[in-house]
Amino acid sequence: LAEISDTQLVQPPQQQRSRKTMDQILDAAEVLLGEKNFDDLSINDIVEKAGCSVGAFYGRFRDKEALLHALDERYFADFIAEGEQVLTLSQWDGKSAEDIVRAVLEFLVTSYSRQRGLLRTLSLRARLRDDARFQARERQAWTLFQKLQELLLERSAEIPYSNPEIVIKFGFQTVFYSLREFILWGDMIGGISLSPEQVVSELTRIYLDYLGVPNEIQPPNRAV
Amino acid sequence: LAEISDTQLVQPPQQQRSRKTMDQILDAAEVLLGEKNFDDLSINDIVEKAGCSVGAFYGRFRDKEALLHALDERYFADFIAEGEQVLTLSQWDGKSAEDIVRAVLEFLVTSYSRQRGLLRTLSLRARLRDDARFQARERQAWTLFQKLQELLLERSAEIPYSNPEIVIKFGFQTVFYSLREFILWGDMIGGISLSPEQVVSELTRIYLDYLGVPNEIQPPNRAV
DNA sequence: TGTACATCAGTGAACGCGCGTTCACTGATGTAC
DNA sequence: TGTACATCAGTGAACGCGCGTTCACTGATGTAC
Repeated sequence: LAEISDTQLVQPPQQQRSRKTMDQILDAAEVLLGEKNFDDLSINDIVEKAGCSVGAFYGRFRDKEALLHALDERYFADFIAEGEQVLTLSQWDGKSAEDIVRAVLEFLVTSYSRQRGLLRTLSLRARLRDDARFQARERQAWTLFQKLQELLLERSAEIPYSNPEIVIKFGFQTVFYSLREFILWGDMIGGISLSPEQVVSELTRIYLDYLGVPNEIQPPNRAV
Repeated sequence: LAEISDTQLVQPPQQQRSRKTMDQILDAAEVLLGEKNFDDLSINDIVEKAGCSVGAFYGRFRDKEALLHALDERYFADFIAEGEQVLTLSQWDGKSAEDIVRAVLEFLVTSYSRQRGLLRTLSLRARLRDDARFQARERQAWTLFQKLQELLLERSAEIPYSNPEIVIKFGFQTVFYSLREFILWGDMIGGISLSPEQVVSELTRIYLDYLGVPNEIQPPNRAV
């Protein structure tokens, strides 16, 4: 399990029971964020669900904001670890660009769907406050993209443009942006609704078509 | 100039001077939203900039939220009007899908750039509160898309898929989502930075490639 | 094995701050005769 | 043209509510001798 950096905490847990309390607070908040915005969650809501007192909360976390940072760290550590596994360079030898892109998008959809509530809050937070740390963490996720870029560049013979790097980047960004919108906010903003698998398929095709890489992915016949 | 629906107001302005006060409040808030979030704006900030008192504010608007709704209405009325002009069906006779798509995306980029602050706030709002009206207004913008869809369907001979409607929809949504991210939040979330013109060009190409419509748009040689 | 002491952990009532909102009052505008 | 009255518009100090945070206190755990 991921460790939380000390700067967020009043004091790192010294005993098992306080470790347990802290985890219960983190878990409770994570669940509640599936239902409510962070701002609409009171400390009381959280500690009630966690089964401890307000004082216990402040025994662990400097303030309410620190809780969110802790959740952020916990999620991103897992995210990066899983992502690096998916993108381990060697395992993709001999595979096509299509395979790689699809795997990355599948990973993103899975990870974002699983922690939808938390990620909604975090992405709102990065936009609301100018807390550099949230933005930094969001940028950190882009380092993952570096590996994807490497893999695609190795296959740039398939890409009929003089500057493959720029289309690889812009294409990924476009696809990533809309993937995030589809998964995190797709239900609120109207428009077409496709299943997660269809979204992955279509975004893969969008990316490959844009890169100029031939593929045989067929669009769905109807929406869900 | 757009009228604000009465439901937001304590009373519609009866005299010129109150009309003026109201406009000054709206204008002041619009400017301030370019610098701050709505939540970080106090009524005092707004009335100070508008040059009136707190009481004058509440003489016009039911509450703080009503101000945002009024701004929303004012913006969207203009947006829809301009958008319908761009998409007037007749004027596109004989023009290619590429011309149409590019014009629509240019319009979106221009409109969103001009009111970046307000639109940031509105899109956050639609996600934060579950105020159905913001979401409804956001959906309303999709009606514009209906016209684009018509125009593209007329040209579906160019689209080599059995179900052109679904790719037209999904493609537009993807392109629109990422356009909005690029314009409203592009500076915060890292990644590549292209000029607005380049974004329009690339997104046009992404859309056309995805639709399977041949085009000769060339990617940029370098980012800005 | 027992005792004394330090530190950790947890409790929950009370505090306090910020900001949206109210309200008693003054002044401006319009209208009827 | 003047007067009386109703309504509109605007003022800004004071209020009040919600919720994050504090703090005085109790209990648990660990350690030294």
